[in-house]
Amino acid sequence: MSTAHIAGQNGSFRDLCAAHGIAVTHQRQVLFEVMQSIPGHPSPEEVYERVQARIPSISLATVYKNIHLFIASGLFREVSLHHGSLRVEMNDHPHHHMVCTRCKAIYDLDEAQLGHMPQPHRLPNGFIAERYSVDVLGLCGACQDAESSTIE
Amino acid sequence: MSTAHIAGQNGSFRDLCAAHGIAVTHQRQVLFEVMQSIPGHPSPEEVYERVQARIPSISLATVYKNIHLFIASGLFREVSLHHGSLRVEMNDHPHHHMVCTRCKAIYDLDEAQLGHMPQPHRLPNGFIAERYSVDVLGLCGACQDAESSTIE
DNA sequence: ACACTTTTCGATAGCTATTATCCAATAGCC
DNA sequence: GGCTATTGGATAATAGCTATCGAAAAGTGT
Repeated sequence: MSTAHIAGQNGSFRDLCAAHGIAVTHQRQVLFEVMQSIPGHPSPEEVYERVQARIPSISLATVYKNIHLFIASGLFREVSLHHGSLRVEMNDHPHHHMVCTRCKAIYDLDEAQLGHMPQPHRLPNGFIAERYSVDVLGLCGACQDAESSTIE
Repeated sequence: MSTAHIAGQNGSFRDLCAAHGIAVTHQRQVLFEVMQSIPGHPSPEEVYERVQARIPSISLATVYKNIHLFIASGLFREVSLHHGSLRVEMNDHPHHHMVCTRCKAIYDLDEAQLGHMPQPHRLPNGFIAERYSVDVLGLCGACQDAESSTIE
């Protein structure tokens, strides 16, 4: 029996992989389905546990590798960039940040340079806002040069 | 000789500590001055190296402890919250986040619920924006209850 | 379906950032 | 200056993540 005619859910994941140029594997399919099924923003560890229910032999490294692959191929995105270590704000005046997605450098961006932020006082679930933090994600000057010198 | 009359720079740090209810120590004063003197958002490791130039015997643990103390007491802020691990965005439609500063939970916030974001196309240093990410930092419902049951 | 090449997987050792622990040293307060 | 609580230093331990490498499975041409 060939696997080609097993369509449905399966088909869409195959298509998604084809569109993003990555190979279809059983662990990727399960990982993808599990991640989509969890509400909110689970940690890799949490995802790992749930995937294990369906593929007991899966390795944590595989989970990490494929989450990163999904991000790199554009299937998913990172919620907020990791700077690798704790970063502290010592600048008192209100400002936001430009974060380079390539080198992870953080540049301050004056509130005035961004424009006025909406600051609703009523938020869902009675969440109380203390502070609004805007990250402009993109490429810094240096990394633009580095990217353009690469074959694209 | 008492230390009370050594005013100037010193005096302001003593006042700051008094205002935030923390004890003044030599290492804290140096740490504070060093952190203020470094442009950008240095890593704890980088701060540690610079502080060592003035207090060779200082420990990395002390640097961490006091950076956290400075944050907890409101002297400094975190640039962006650490969620402890990689978090992934599987939700396709444009939205932002509400992040609880206490329990670090992340809730999705629809773009429409926030209001219209300014999206300048010209940014300092030729930075190219790919995406705007707004984090509303504050307290979630559950943590508000927990806070109010604590003696404040 | 079959052989071949490439990519991925699983296991594990290792690494980086951070924290806990515990005793000596120091700050704050009479 | 002496007393008590807090802090600092050294170090071991932990969490989260990644590199490595041989085995296995996917993709590809026939």
